[in-house]
Amino acid sequence: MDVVLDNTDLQILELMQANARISNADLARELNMAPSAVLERVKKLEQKKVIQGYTTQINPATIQQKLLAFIFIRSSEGFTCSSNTAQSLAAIPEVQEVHHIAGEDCYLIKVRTADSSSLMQLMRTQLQKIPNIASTKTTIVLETVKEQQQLVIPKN
Amino acid sequence: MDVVLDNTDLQILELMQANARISNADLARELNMAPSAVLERVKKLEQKKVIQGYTTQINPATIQQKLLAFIFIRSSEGFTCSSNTAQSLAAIPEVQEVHHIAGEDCYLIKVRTADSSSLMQLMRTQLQKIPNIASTKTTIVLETVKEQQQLVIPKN
DNA sequence: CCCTGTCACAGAATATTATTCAGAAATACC
DNA sequence: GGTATTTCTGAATAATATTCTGTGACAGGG
Repeated sequence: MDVVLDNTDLQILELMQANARISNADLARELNMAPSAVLERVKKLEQKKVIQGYTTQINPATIQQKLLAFIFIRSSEGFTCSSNTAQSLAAIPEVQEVHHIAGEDCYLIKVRTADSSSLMQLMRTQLQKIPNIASTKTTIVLETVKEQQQLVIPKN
Repeated sequence: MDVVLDNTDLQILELMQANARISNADLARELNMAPSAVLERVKKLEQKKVIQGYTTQINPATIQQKLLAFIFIRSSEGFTCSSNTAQSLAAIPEVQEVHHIAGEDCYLIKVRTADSSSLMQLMRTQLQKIPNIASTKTTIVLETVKEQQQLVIPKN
């Protein structure tokens, strides 16, 4: 069940990670291959779930999402973290990431809202409703220096 | 200098965020517009930097990146955080995100490596080399429940 | 050694798309 | 009202995606 990727696959991933909208023809030119062969590989990478999707990176500020925060979540006294909790957190649109973490806290979540007041509102109206959780440390981001979903593609 | 987006722009962003490789023709069909008009809008969204890029989401595990960690960085005693520090952090490929945060710590970084030993190695060989910093709390992610660069598109 | 299945690829043919452009609406702005 | 600017449509063309057929490489039996 282990996926094996050769050098060509990795090159494809590298190029498509940098620009998901690269044409199949350009991809083929870069790799010195026929477009049909490249397309076949891309389709397989999608089937094998190596490629999980293609997204457009939007400047958050331009759509009125100027606040970014990380919040540590723990279960309230006497309760343990259930996967239900994780699902409830994940269901909130403003919650972009939910990570189950090691240590005393249960989850670290990444939240994006318009401003601090809407974050407060979200915490009151959405987070507090989830059973048996207590948010702990909330970290407000002042400025994001780097943010990319770009993985390091290993060289073969 | 403020970017204004109408309903059509927001629809385009929503569709392209969900699938960056949607064809311009499909986009036009969804919006009941001519392909040329849609293309014009997309080009403008790129120019205005509302759209920052298109990326392919790769399953990290399939390219041997099984460990995810968040590390809080602070400046060592008697030093303040400089933007040089941020740049040094951002220059490390395994460091996916660098956020300047409020509070006593300076930065929160997100790091992805193959395993815990390569994280340790990275901390020793890369992080320690950066002048005047001290890493504080390191949070290891056991399991990622949700992770999407999907912003909440406001409805008009 | 040959047979056979599998795989990745090239090349060609066709369907579909991207891109460009001219001109018509729509809009905003004196 | 007049004028500029923006946004759109529709058509033409260039480029691309997609499909299909066939070939060569390779592996494992028998």
